[in-house]
Amino acid sequence: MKLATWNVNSLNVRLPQVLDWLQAQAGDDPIDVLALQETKLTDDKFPRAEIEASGHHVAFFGQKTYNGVALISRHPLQDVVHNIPGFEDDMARVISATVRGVRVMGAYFPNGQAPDSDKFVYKMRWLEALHAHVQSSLLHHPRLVLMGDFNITWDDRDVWDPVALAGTIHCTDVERAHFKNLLDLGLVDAFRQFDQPEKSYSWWDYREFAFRRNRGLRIDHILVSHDLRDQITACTIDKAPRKNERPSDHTPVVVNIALPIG
DNA sequence: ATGCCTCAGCTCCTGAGA
Repeated sequence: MKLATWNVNSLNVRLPQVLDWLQAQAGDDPIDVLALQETKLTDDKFPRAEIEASGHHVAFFGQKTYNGVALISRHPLQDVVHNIPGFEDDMARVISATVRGVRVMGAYFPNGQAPDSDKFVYKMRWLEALHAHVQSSLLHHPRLVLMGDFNITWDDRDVWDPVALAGTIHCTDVERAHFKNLLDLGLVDAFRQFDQPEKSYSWWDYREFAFRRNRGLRIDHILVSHDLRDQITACTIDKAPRKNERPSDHTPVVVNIALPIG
């Protein structure tokens, strides 16, 4: 089973790149489920027909201008849930579904803007609610994958300049403590289960030639539950789409899990 | 200096992203 996450920063702009990328991954090891973030589309404007025409199932949950999430799958998406049950939220940030017995959660974590901002307070509340939701989901779904744009770096290896950016948004101790709380539920960061190139990032600012200079952050993650961790066979960041014309500022992260999917 | 890109929308500027 091959899963991927990609913050597309507007599906309206990036739909051709998403379809091209899925097509390029096809062959003998295609993507089974792709989680998208920042679709920035209300549900009535979601390109369902184009995605279904590519041979995929799709579930989506969006809003105007900001946020918006979707799951694109080669297999049926069962028991779709929007956002975090019981957590009042007017932003479309989470979409979950069961695919071939695996609970797949795609999430767009709040950015937080700055550690002293109201948006950071919301980010902390949201992270607490997510933790409780993942904890209860694991009771029913021991095979679970949580992936998306976390807007948190795990440690200094995920930061192009950890000295200059120490304590700034995405790099604060309190954000990383929330990340650790998720791992303490028995999840593992699939990317760090393997040796990886130094300075591996998933996001680069559009400005100042950040991608060309590899000044980035690793903020897009795939967490895999204990019951599946021994079956993870690979986890990679695919930098190719960041080189496209009009790229998203994020690039896909991909995990392979050795599961018979029929 | 709070910008440098990019995107959406109450579109010729602003807010937000990270």
